[in-house]
Amino acid sequence: MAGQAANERKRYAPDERRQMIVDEAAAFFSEVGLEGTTRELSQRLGVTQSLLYAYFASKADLLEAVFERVYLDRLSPDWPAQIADRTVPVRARAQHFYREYTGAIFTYEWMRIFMFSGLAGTELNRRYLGHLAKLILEPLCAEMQHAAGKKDGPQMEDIWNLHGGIVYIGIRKFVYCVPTPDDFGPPVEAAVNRFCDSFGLE
Amino acid sequence: MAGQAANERKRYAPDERRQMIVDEAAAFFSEVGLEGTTRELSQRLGVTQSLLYAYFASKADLLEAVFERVYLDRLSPDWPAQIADRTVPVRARAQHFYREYTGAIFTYEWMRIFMFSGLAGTELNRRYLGHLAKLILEPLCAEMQHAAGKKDGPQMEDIWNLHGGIVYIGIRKFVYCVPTPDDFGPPVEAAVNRFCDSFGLE
DNA sequence: GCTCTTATTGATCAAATGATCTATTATGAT
DNA sequence: ATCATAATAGATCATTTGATCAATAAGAGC
Repeated sequence: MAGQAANERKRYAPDERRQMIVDEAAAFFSEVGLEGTTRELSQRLGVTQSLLYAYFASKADLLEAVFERVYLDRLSPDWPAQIADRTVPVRARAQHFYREYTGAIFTYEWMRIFMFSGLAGTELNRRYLGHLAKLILEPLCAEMQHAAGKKDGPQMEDIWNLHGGIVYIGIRKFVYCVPTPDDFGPPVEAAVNRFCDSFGLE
Repeated sequence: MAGQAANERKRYAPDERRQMIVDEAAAFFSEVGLEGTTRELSQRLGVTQSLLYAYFASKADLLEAVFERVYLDRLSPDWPAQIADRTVPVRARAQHFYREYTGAIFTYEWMRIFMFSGLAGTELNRRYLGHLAKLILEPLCAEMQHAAGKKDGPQMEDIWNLHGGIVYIGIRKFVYCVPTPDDFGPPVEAAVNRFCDSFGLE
């Protein structure tokens, strides 16, 4: 699938080749970790190792391209508006968001690269989580507080607990590689429902 | 603290030295990852790299010792009995367990080494999670179902959701290194309470 | 204080790895 | 067909890293 037959040399346009490299690199590094070697990656591409350096100045450069490809546009620009749409009950809004969000990030590549780079101390993770909080989770928290009215609504730490319980499904599957439900929909929906129930949200 | 002054050669009893190495190795590998070098570790110990091989046949051997030291006896033998003790309400039992459990595993070393070895595909993680499920989480699930009586009690996937939401606090702090509450007690307690509330558990 | 055991060092090897540079050759334009 | 461009390969360098082994000296026992 990845390899090239023997010594056949195929010549691609730079843009195309670059994308081939980044794609395979994302798959490769998500599998073996950020310390995977450029040599092994080049083998999987059916290409010499030196070719990688025709496209990227350094391995760090290549990794940056991988991060960009994996994270970029994972946060849909529609979500903030949907979270804020009070014509729909908060519970349904939360359900909708987490259905889409888990659909977007519950992939082998995303989950593992996010974890690898988190452990490596990359600033990208903190920045991503900051964005997520600012754009989505904090507004969601505010909406739930508004919907709770007189009753006590959730605080941000409660929202993080909801979030963590859901994300943990992906961690179990793609990081720990233990069995999980085939369909993530039901457990995610149940988690959101329990959360809303416990705060008396409609 | 770790280093030794210049060329001073101190001679320790094998057991003592071995423990020094494993201790520092746990701190070291939890920081930089399982691919940290034996040379850097030896520097932190104020010792030659070759000395490590007087105590461990290989780096893999040393890592195994680290895993053992980090995981071993983390699961208290008392927990199963406490989970099963029906003279106490399940909610209180769950509270008690998660207070102790988070107290045991919410450390820099445990959290990160568990994540590193999970990503590395070590069998240890799956075995640990298997033990945890069999000894504690499944019994807890059964107890909650019993307490729920006619009402629908939680299924294992619900328990995993509770568990994940709690563990995620530690992941945020020690893996992603983002701000978390100083005291883990309140958010953990709140999470357990919400869970019990949503299932109508006393 | 002396001796003997052995914990520890220092030098070294072989393989792996990121990076560089020049020689090839596939491909589009003429 | 032929040529020119540049995408790609192949060889190579300098470090790094796990591992080995003979030489050294710290410390216990007499």
